[in-house]
Amino acid sequence: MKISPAGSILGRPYFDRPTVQVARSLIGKYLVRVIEGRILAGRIVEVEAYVGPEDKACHASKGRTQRTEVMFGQGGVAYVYLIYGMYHCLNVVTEREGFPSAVLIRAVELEGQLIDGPGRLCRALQIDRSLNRADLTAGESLWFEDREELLVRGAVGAHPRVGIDYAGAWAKKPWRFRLRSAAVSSRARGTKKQGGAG
DNA sequence: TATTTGATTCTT
DNA sequence: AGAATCAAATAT
Repeated sequence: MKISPAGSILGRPYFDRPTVQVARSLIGKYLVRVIEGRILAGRIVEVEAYVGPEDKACHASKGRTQRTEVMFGQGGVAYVYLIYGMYHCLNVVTEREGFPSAVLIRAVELEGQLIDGPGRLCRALQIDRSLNRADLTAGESLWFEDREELLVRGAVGAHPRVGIDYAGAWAKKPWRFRLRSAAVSSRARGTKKQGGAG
């Protein structure tokens, strides 16, 4: 069955930009997953940027290995890995080929519920390593959509990243972006049925 | 081959 | 504060 997106699918050029910029702009976009012909769309509310070989928190800072290989590739590709033996984390690769970087998707609003945490997110959307290296710009079973929701000014907060204390000075970089709750206009939320873009 | 670690989450 | 649980990285 043919599935048509409710917004425009983010393409390769979107991800072929500075990682922090991509991360910040992904807030308010939608992560769309197809499971057995049905669609689940989660509104992205928290992400983290992992930026290149110098960033000690970035897996790829240790060099090109079998696991990190995908981060060195072109943007718009999924990097999914198993963490702590139990949970999967979903990232989308950014920037040009040869520059290892990605954005970790940490939280979404899914059917009115906050799915908070990369592990829970992947569990809710049935994302595992079978999606590693998948092209997220092709509109197949997982992609990002722009539904032209407007965020109010100052809606996106920047904070230090989580769980990377080992990264020294890099742990302090404000590369986690999170939507401040209630910082979205009622129009953007669609609660007034005014039709998105305004 | 053996040991350690980790972009987490849940329980105690 | 600790367990669950394992692939990948590092040490040997």
